[in-house]
This record gives sequence, structure tokens and C-alpha cells, in this order.
Amino acid sequence: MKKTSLNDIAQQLGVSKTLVSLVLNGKAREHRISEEVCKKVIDLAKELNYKPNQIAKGLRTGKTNTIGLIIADIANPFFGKLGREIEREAAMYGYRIIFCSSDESAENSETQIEMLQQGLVDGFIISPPAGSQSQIQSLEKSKTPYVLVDRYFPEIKSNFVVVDNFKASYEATLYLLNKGFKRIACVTISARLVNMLDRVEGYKKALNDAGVENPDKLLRILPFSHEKDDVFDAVKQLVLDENEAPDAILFTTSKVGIMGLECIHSLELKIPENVAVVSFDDPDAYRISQPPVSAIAQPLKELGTQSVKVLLDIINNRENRPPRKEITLKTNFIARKSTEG
Amino acid sequence: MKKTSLNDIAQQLGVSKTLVSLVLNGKAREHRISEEVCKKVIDLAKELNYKPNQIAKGLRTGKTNTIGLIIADIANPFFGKLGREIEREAAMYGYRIIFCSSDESAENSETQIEMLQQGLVDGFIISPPAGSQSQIQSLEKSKTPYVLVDRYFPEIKSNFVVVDNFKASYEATLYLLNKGFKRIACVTISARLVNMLDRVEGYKKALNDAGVENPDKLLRILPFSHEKDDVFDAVKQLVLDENEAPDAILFTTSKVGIMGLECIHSLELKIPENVAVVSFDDPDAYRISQPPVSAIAQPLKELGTQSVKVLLDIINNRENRPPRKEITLKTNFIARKSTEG
DNA sequence: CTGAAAGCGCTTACAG
DNA sequence: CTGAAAGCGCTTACAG
Repeated sequence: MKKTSLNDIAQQLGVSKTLVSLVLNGKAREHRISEEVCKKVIDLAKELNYKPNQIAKGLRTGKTNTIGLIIADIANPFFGKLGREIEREAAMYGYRIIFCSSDESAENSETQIEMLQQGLVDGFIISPPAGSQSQIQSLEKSKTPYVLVDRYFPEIKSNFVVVDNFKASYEATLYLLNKGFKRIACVTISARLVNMLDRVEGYKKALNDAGVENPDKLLRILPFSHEKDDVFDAVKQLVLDENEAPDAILFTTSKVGIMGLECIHSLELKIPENVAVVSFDDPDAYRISQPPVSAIAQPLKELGTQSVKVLLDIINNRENRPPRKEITLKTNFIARKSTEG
Repeated sequence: MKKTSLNDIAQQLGVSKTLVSLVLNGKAREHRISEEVCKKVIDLAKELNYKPNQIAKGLRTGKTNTIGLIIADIANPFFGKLGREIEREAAMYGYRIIFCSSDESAENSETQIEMLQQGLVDGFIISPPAGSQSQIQSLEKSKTPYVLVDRYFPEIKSNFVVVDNFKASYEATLYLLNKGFKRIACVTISARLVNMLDRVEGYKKALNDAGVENPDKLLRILPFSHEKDDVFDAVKQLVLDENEAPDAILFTTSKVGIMGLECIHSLELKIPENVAVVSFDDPDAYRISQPPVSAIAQPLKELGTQSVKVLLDIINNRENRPPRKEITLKTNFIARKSTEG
């Protein structure tokens, strides 16, 4: 059973494709097509269950109504939830999402962007991996609509939607200090990404401002490709130190935080009695952990909504580009029992 | 800067589009095109950074190299991880993924399927919501390639890839019985979906086989749209019962399980001393929960890999359909401290 | 009020 | 060894 095309309808009715197209696209009025003909076309279209071929339409109009979403990993709850928000917002404007997980590899994201640039999408929402600057610059050069999300490159002028990581980290550390914790560690990953760097800077600044000397002392930077062993080694080394064990730890991602909690539990240490814990992101795990874990929750809904809005604004105004949007949202600190000093 | 097309290359070289297309598609040999011409074409294509327009190609060949993935919610870690596996496997064969979250609504999935059927995808991988039988039947009728995943409709002959939910549930319940638990409850959701029904049946059968009378007594079925309050009410009502409180609970999904754990913790009950817990799925949360939660892990990688393989087999053999594949995979029970009697 | 024609960028019989 | 032509299913100036 072949799908019905415009031509099928036109032929059966003995009219031109033009007319059918016009009617079905709601342009009957402005072309003053008779009510009678309109009705015939619409009725037959319904009867034959006509669905315009979007590929053909796309080829002709140069629009796909599809957004390319490049993120680190759709299986990571942070990106999963972000993807969901983006999907929801995009659907409101008739857009679809093709997603690609880059695994934080610049090589992967390059392949993925190039693939989707072959006429498959109208624009991109990208969470760019470290080292992908040239890809972003090339998007700029080719005037491909795109918006960065979660992170950006300070050296490249881009539209982006991110959170204030520095402030989030600063305030979380301050919270710990105010709760009376003295020896606050930070476990992070070695990413040359502005979001990760800001998280560390905020932590250090808070310690500095509080007069803590040598704020790097309890900072642990894991290899970029951090496996469970890396996290366990770092956390063990910190908490089992005889003289200088921290009384609190800030994890800069939930992936690290979750593994860190596993490690702390495996050592049978008590939270927060032996060591308090606070982490970026707020996965389910933190709510049901015993005790529940204090979290720096990101505004996922807002991140998704805004990035779609910014992107569609660019797509819909390609000739006269809207002014650059650099949107920084606030995080939400959720105090739970893991930091009750 | 307009993108270069086949025509651009052909004109600059003074040859036909045919020739350029042939060369670039690696059909030079079989058409015995001279080495010399080949090289010229390939070099210029590289120089102009030529990328074939996939939309045009798709219109001509009727292939999109895109799979439509309809799931309940990409933000749900189960589907997020499944999506990731599907993406990975599909990419190996040059396929892309457009995903749609149906929110378990048959109305949504219908809209989404119809949208993608407008020439946008070569086939579907679908986790069908309750009540979407007619949609699946219509896919059958139009001979659209598709494969169901996670669940299927017994009354409709389909290709599907699922797990043995009955057996998984039966064995988990048996495990609890063998551990000495006597009063095993089950908290599930009211879904008319075979996967959910099988989980309940397996539970009841195990109780029956063990000679437990009235195996429905500790079964709690939550409303389909189960909110946190619903779960809390059900769990509280169970565990706070003065005479008949269960000594173990089986949760049939991680969404319910996570909320159930929150509730148990909020009541300050001890796991497993007051009540043991086992749950379907194995999100991060269960590993870092204190104590860690025994889980019925699904083979996500296998589910993803197999569903892509089955689908591509159908897509690549449209004229003579391969025999129907009904694949049932085994789950993996992970015993953790939450069930140490 | 309506239609013939061009064209989006490809691929592929067909012809020589 | 290579090219002219048709056609995938649409939209849209242009003409009347």
C-alpha cells in the first residue's frame, strides 16, 4: 500500500498539485480558491489519509523542523532530564530531536555534528566536550544556528545557556563553613571545561575568603576518564588520612558523588558524623540515600526551555541575527542531613 | 557560504552529475571510470568540503537511515540507558535516532508515530503504552518496520525484545521466601501492560507454590498515574499495620521503589530488620542506598542491541520479511543487604 | 480563481 | 568510459 502523495489527490480530483498544496497548507483564502474546491480537496485528503512527506517538503523549503542535540551521554540522568525538557519545549514549536551522545569526546562530537549538518537539522543544541572549540568556531563561520548548554568556551563568542557554577560552589562551601566544618575537601575531575573549572574556583575562593590557608591541600582532581577505582582511591586517601582527614567533601558532579558515597559507605564511615557530603546535581539517589545528600540542583527545566527558545529565535531570524544571548541561571542548594554538622 | 552540491563539482570539472555521484559513492570501478577522472572528482570534493545532502538522497532513495524511538520517558534512567544502547548499536550501522517520550500515553505515541511516519524514519523501536494496540496494528498493516521493546501485546503478532518478567518476579519472591521472609508484600502500578502483569503473576505464583494463602492480601496496586503521595500512602498503610505488616516488599518498578524507599526512610524503619526490600531495575540509587537494595537488573545492553538488530533486519529485507522474532531475555538478580534476613 | 513549470539535490536506469 | 534525462514529493514564483 503506497502512501498517497499530493499528485494522487490532484489526479483523482482533476486539479493541479499547486491547488492541492495551497489548500492543504491553509493558503486557500489568500489565493481565493473556491469553498467548493477546498472542501473536495480536504475531504479526499482525509479519506486517503494523506500525510505530506516531510522529507520532500524539507528538500524544497530547506527546513527540517529537527534539532540536533549533542550531549555527553543520554543515559546520564542529568542529560536525560535535560533532553526531556528540550524535547518537550521543542515539540511545542513542532520540532523533533535527534540526539547524539559524544561521551565527552571531541572526536565523536565532530563526527556527529558533521553528520547532522548534511541537511538533517535546522540547528544544534550542544554541550560541547573539551577540545571541541574548532567545531564551534566552524559552526559560527558557516552561520549554522546553534546554542551551547551547560558549558561554553570563554574564548568563543557564542549563544549559551548555563548555570552560575562559581557562585553555586562558593555558596555550598560557605554553607559548610558556616555549619562549622573546618577541613572541607573537594573531589573533581580533570576537565578543561569552564563549568568544572568554575566549580573548583568557587570552592577555593570560599576557603580563601574564610582565611583557610593552602586551599588546594584537600582538592583532588581525578583523571578525565574517571573510573570507579579512581574515585575510590582518591576518597580513601582523603578520609583515611590519620592527621588531615576532611570533615566534609564537595563532589563536583553526581557521577563522582555517587561513586564517592559508595566508597564512604564501603568504609563504614558515618555521614555526616565522620564526614559531611554535598554534591552538584540532584539525582534520585541523593534523596533516598541514608542520610539524604545535600545537593546543588540545576534548573533543568529552565536550561532546556531557554536553550530551545534561544535556538529557535536564531533559526527563525536567520537573515538578521538576533543579539547574542548569554544566559546564566541560578542553581538551587538543597540542604539535607548529610551536612547537618 | 552556500553548501557545495553535486552540481557544483560537476560544473567546475565539466563532467556530469552522474559521474560525480558514481565516483563519490564508490561505484567508479563497476562503471569503469578512469582513475584520472576519479581522482579529480575526489580531490575537488575534499577541497570544497562536499557533504552529500542526506535529505535529497533520502527523497530519492526512500531511505532516511533514521530510527524513530518511542519510549515512555527519556529522563527515566531505564529508558535513558536503553536509549544509549540503542544509539550505540544503531550508529554502528550508520543509523541515527529521533526519540519521543510518550509519557505512557497512547494519544501521545499515536501523534508521534504519525509524525515520524511522514517519511522521516525507516522504522520504529517502540515501548508501547497501554491502549496503543491499534497503532501497532496499523504499523503491521502498512508494513512499516518496527520492533517492540520492554513490552508487547500478546494479542498482536509482533517482533519484540523483552525480558522474562514472570520468571524474574517468581525467582525474586522465591529468594525472599528462602531467606525466611513470611509476609511478602508487592507494590505495583495499575498498568494494563503485559510486563507489569507478568511481574505480579510471578509474585503470586511464588507465594502460591509456597502454600501462602490469599496471595493477594499484601498486593497493592497504585493508580496508573502514580504520584509520590500514592506510593507513600500504600507503603505506610502496609508497614504501619499493627497485625499484618509485611516483613518484605517487592517493588515492580524503580520509580515506585525509589519513592517507597523514601517513605520507609521517612518512617525511620530499618531495612532489612523491619522490612526487607527488593525492586525491579537497578538504578544508581540502589547501590548507594544504605543498605544497598537488592535489584532485578534488566539486560539493557542486550535489550538495546537486539532490538536494533531485529529492526535493521526487517528494514534491510523489506521484500521478503524475515521470520518473526520474539526475543525474551533473562534478568539478573543482584542480592544486596536490603534482603539479608 | 487555477495551472504549468521550475527546482530543491540527489540516484539510477538507459543509451551510446 | 561517460552523459542526458527522469523522477523522488513537495512549494512557489509566474502567468493568465
